[in-house]
Amino acid sequence: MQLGELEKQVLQYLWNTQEADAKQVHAVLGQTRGNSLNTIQSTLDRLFKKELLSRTKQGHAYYYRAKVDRDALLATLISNVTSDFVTEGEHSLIAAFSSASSNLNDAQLDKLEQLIEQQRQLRKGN
Amino acid sequence: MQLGELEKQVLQYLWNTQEADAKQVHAVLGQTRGNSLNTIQSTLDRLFKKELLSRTKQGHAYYYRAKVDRDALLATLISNVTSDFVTEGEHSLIAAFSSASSNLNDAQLDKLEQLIEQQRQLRKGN
DNA sequence: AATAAAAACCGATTGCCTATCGGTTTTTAT
DNA sequence: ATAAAAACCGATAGGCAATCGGTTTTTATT
Repeated sequence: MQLGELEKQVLQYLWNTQEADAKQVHAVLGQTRGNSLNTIQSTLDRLFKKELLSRTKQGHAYYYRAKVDRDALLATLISNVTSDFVTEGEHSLIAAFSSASSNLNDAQLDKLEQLIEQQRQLRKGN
Repeated sequence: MQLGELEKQVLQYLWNTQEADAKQVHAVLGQTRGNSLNTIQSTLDRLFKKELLSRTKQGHAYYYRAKVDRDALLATLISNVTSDFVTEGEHSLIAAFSSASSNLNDAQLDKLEQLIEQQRQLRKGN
């Protein structure tokens, strides 16, 4: 699943805003970018069809919400882009990390270790 | 950077084979897929232009090699696909981890921690 | 109920990129 | 010098995001 520039911006916006209709999104993104309301509408619709947004009709217009949070989307994107290269049982993140780790600074290494620990704690409960 | 199906197959092949010219690649992939040698050639060329392959002329034909290994490519792909969603100071790999960590098993968590430690050791030296 | 305003929906166009090859030029070897 | 091999060029098709104009549907107002 490929995401275009405008689609990404709309997602970002909806992660901050909870809920919005095309008009609102257009007011914020469309103005600065100079696209028409229609462009925003079809982008929202595309994201809806991609199951990244949900929508409900309130009054006259559709109100859109992010259906996946950022981290879930990241996980999906990563999986999409790596799955063809990763063999059964192997996790792409480990592979990627081993090659990219040297680009992380000390603080980031700390952070990562902290996240691992956090994950372990979560599991103890179950 | 978007990778097509054939491009991925060519990369996989070259990770196993070290080096090959268009004819060889065609012999393996082109036959089963039924494309012409020209298709393979332009795919190799596209990968070359994307800096994913290197090539040298040996005898008459170009010989191609993978310029990045699989893990490095995974890291790049992950970075490409996530960077727009990752904020300043945050590394996309960290973000990716926090989104995907629950899909890692215990052994993978161990492995990752081990890689972190290894990285730290490397730095002590400098 | 009639009509105006708003929003959704449809369809077309553009632009970008991969895949695919035919045909031409260049290179190499005999 | 010539034939064979490979590279190179250019064109076409197909997929997808972005972009909007125009039409239909829905909602609200008089």
